[in-house]
Amino acid sequence: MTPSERLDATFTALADPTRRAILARLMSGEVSVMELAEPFAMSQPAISKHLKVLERAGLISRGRDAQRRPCRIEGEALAEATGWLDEYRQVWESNYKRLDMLLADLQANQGKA
Amino acid sequence: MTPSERLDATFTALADPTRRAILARLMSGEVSVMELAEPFAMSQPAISKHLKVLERAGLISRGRDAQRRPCRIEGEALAEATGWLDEYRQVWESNYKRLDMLLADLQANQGKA
DNA sequence: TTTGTTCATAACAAGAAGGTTATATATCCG
DNA sequence: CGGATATATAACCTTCTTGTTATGAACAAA
Repeated sequence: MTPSERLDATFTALADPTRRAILARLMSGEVSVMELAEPFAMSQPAISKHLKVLERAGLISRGRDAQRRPCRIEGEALAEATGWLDEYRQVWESNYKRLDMLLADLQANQGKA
Repeated sequence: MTPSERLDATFTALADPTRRAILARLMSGEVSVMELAEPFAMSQPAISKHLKVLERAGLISRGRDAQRRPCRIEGEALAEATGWLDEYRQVWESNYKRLDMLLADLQANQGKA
């Protein structure tokens, strides 16, 4: 997977409220599929599909415990997406500050030349 | 729009490489639709649709210059998404560190009790 | 071995996404 | 006014997404 494809997969995975809720749930530790499905008004296969999307993005990984396939959060993909966003936010903010200074400057020198 | 819907819209917008490329292009300042469309092997209406998705997510806004509708990046939505991700990353990292310490501890006391 | 549990997979339907071409709208310019 | 340019919108097609139900596979427990 190229870096661009990884970002596609990660942002796609994060773009769904059910999947974000699943991640939220996993913040407190490993959870089985049945336990994950329980709070949602949705069938177990639907949850399995969401898990597949999250797994494909590298946002979760799965273990094995008898019949159970416990899910846990994986930080790598999260860090990658954060990194991408941060880069943009930084440039944007510095542009913003530069514009701000420019405006302040214009205002300070108002009518002076 | 609820906060969840805003995140949906933002992450959905970021999940497409064309739209990310558009954002990249806008980092250097305002650009018209035609100029944005030029590097892509894609029709102008297709670009207009992408812009609509970005605008709906609050990631860009549009001005008016004669017939042109120049686009510019808007930092707010970017900051919101970054905030969400950061929160998760922090918790995950602290969990990770805790686990790390636990493992180190186990190893240090190996066989001692 | 039989039964129950957990999870995955297959097959399907409805709707959304992302592209196309054709056309409408708005603005500039001669 | 009439033509060129920039953009938006409409109608359409194809593919992906997201849900469903039914069923299969792996393992536990009796």
